[in-house]
Amino acid sequence: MEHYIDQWKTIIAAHLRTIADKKGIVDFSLTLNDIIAEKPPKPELGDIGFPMFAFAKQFRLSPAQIASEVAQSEQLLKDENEKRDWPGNLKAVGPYLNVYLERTRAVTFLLSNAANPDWGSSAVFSGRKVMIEFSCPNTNKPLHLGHLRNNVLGESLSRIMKAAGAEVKKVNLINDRGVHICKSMLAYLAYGEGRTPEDEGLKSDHFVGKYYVLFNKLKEEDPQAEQKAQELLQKWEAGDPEVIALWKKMNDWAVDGIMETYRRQQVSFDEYHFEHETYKLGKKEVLEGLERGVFYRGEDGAIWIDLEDLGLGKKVLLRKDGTSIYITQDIGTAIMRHESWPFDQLIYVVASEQQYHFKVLFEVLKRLGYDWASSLYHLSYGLVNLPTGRMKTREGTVVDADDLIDELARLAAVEIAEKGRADAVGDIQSVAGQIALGALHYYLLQISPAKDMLYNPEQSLSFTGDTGPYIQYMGARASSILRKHDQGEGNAAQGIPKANLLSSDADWPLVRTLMELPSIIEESAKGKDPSILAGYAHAVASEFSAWYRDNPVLINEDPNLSASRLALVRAVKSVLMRASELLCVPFLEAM
RNA sequence: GCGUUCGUAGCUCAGCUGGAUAGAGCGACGGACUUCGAAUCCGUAGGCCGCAGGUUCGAGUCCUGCCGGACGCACCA
Repeated sequence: MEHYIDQWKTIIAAHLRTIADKKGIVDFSLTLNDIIAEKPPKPELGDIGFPMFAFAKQFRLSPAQIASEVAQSEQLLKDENEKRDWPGNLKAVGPYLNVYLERTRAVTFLLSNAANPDWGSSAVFSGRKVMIEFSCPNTNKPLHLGHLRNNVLGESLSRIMKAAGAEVKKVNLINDRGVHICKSMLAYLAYGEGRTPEDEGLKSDHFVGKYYVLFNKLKEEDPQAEQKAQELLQKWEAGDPEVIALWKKMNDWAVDGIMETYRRQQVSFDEYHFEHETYKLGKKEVLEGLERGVFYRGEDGAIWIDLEDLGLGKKVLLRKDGTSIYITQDIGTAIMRHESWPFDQLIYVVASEQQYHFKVLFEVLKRLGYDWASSLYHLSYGLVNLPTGRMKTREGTVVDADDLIDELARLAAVEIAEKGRADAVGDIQSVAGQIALGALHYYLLQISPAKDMLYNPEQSLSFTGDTGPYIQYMGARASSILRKHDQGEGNAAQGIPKANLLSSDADWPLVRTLMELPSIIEESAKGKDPSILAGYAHAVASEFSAWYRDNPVLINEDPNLSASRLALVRAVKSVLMRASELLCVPFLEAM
């Protein structure tokens, strides 16, 4: 079914064309995009508002005149309403044309569709293959708060794109080689004495991270440490069996631990790429580009690209000794990915500090002649800071991902106990864990990706306001009402839902908000911005909360009223479940 | 210095391609539990939208300059 806003845009457009004809304007062209639809500031003003300013000049009429003329001719076509999916009345209010939707039709539509668990999905991206790269951890230390933002952004965006019809492939490039991991190895050789994570009772990635930190100590004791790390890297690249064995052991520890964190965070990947397998890719491409004159060899022997014309300066693509650097690898990886799975779009979820890198990368691929280079997209997100300042490894102000989730879960468990909900929720540990994830994920997604954000531990732990737990709570309340009905409470079972019983001014704001789910999902997908959906989820929860306070659901004099309201609660639950799922906020039947 | 980006209520943030009286949440203050779970709800206070120009019928939104913050400007990743 056509979206209600689009349908009314079409109607308005037809009327505007009629006016243009009457005025004898020959070169009048109009697309639906030229018509702006907005939500009137007050509900009394209608459900959709169309400002007419834009057409005033061409028609040589005041916006108000245009509005009233359209409204009048719409009156003459009243019988058309019967044929429309979204009937309604058009009214001129000053320079605005406002639509009042026929409420019973809208309610009927909502009730018959919202129960479908797939409702809200759209087809805007259907048939499109979208690859999304995110997380991409280093294997020398555990994940921290910044990774959590990256992970949840990538996971949520993947789910949203899928809901918008795309075929999605989630990929993760594990940075498992390089001098950083050699430092952990070196420190382990110096202080590890062959111990294992089990010996020290540490999660395996934390164990590796501990030695990475210990490298700082090693540097103080051994001024040659940095150089030794480089030597170790060279041995690794030469395939020294002992070095490889150690690398593999430590790498497995790190990766195993990181995977464990993914499971806890409930994010997953369809494909893993490992840097030790990909780091040599791209060299051939760069050399071919050199032959074709896309790149040039500098006096220093390295291969360069000149991007001065774009204001991006000059950039090395391959070292003079022929070895790859970061960007060489990314060139090769992108090509390899497109060959194995010809995507229509590849989205890199990577922090904003790498904007320059991706500009260069995309330009290089374009100049190499890959037409799909224009479909590469860097979803740049801002850094996560703390109220106390920036996270710094050296200052020990990094918030560890596992520790944070533990702490949130612990506090949620305390809260459950204090509220006396222990018996009602059953498995406290499990529910507390879900609340922790809801709190964390919602907090991270609520803010537009591009912005740097402040992670306020105190506020993220707050269970009131614009938070994940609030949304979970409203979902649990809706579930609770439905559960009570299933257990035989109330008289809804004796009635049948009637759309006209849900069309009052008290119901309408909630109904209208619920109807917006499909367009919100579409908007989030197009903008690659889960925060739009997060704001919507909060609006639904908040409107539901106000509505059920004033409107008893289970028992009413008229059983039909109970049945109708119960159906609306079902729609609320369905919409909250869908939004929660897309936001990686676990839905809870009880909390 | 150059580039990118941000600057909206005490705090954290919304405000879509310019459009109707700039909105939430937190915090503050005042109310609401014999009634589907008060982790809730209702109300009040709080803003020269960084500053100054410009474009427009109309600017928080676009352009220019300035001020302030963040990030980048490696043969690191």
